[in-house]
Amino acid sequence: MAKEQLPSRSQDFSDWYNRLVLRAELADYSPVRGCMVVRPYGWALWENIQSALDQRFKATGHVNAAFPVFIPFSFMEREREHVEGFSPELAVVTIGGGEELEEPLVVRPTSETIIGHMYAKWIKSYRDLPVLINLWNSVVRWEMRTKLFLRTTEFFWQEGHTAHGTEDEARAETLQMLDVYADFAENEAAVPVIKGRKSESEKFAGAKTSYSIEAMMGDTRALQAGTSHNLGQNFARAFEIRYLDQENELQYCWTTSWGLSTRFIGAIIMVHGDDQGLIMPPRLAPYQAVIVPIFRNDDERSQVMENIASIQSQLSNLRVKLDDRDGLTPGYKFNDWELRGVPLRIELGPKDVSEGTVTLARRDQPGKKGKTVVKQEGLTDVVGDVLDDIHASIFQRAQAFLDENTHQPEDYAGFIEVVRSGWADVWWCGDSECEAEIKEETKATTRCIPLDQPSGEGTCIHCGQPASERVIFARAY
RNA sequence: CGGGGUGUAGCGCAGACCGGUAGCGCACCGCGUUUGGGACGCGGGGGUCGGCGGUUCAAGUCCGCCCACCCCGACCA
Repeated sequence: MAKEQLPSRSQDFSDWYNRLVLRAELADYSPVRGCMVVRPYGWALWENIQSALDQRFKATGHVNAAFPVFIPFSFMEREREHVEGFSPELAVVTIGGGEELEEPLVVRPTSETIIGHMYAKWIKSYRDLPVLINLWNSVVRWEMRTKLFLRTTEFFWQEGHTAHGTEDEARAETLQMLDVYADFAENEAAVPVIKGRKSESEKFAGAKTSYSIEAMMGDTRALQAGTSHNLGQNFARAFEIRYLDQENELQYCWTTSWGLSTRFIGAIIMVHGDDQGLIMPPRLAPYQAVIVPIFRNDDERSQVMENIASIQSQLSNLRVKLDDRDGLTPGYKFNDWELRGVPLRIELGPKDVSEGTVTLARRDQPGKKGKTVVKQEGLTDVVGDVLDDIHASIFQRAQAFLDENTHQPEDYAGFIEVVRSGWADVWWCGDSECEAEIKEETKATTRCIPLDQPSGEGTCIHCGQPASERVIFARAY
């Protein structure tokens, strides 16, 4: 059986990514341009992401609901910036049941408008507030250039939509959900992120202020991994979302929205993956451990399989896969599961049966380096500890990579050099034209203005004007 | 939409310049031997050569048009 090598990450990162997604059976291309099929292994990962996020949403008082895919075209036009931002990428339905529609229907690119319409209907009094609804759905944006998980015509996500009685409460909600995303990214996906505010030109179409968590991929490019928007009263005014306060005065609501998509799967792949394939973060991995049986004959087979049954019952609190496929050598299975990124492999052969051991192999330490032989007794605790350790170790590795590749250049010449292969953390004036010039000259854009700011002031890295904030510039996906 | 590339078995490719029985590796099916880091032998099955049209006795191959996908740019979670 020949080795089918992936292209190496350093040699061709993009090719490595595309082939890995296909080979690991996370997703496949669909017959429609720019659309993807999420295969069971990819969807299992998404389900674990959903569950980790959903628990956090519920814990912060949100409830789930479902809104329709179709939105009256005119709704999109109610908020000026929103329509300007989204009109180039709308899919529009003009025929239904063979008849030309009186009003075209937009396939939702996001649900702020229809949410606005419904909230206006539901909210009458301060007693109705806050409204804290989340949607798990898919949306369609007609992208010019697509890439599996990172940017597809249709993608799956959640969108939270909340309405509040005060500006402070809406701001607090926006920041709270940003924290939820950061907590999820770091503690579930082992992906270190920078929390920050978006620049004027990078903010969501229709938002007052947008925030994001930004992650560094293995090629040092940045990926916006989740966003939270303070919509101010923009949508409340456009859709007349109003309530009577305690003084019987009519007030506009303050609304927010926040989303995290299947794009995050792309982040997991590009942050943790190596030349052998995926490395799934243990808390989200579809399979946290895979058991590979080893035997030479039927006799050994039955002994090994019997032993495995007791191992499985010891590990019943974990997501464990038994690879009992016939006709494949253990070596083949080792490589196969490494490609698919299963964090921990448990090998069990005749030697282990007679000695009451199993052989553990950590995915974050490829090859024989990551192997240890441990007693079957007490395996539950050992496996739990190893999985925690893998989480910590891949997080630290990613954090170190982020730190090593984030630089503080002193002048623009240094800046140009830095953003070729990393992030620049610099003083910036905040001016959109200055930002556009930097993008034109270096392909780097503002990723975010970190919430965590040093004290003091400086001068803009590009135009030299006074600057009060430091900003992350990077080439982005 | 501009620039580049690719379409031949499920996947990866050769064949094309020079027209003449459609091939190779992997995967798949059967039998046997194997199995602690991508096993081996033998025997099989599988193709409107992206589509349409043209040239020719004859087209995967030459000519024209079209389509799809990928990569690089402009737009974006």
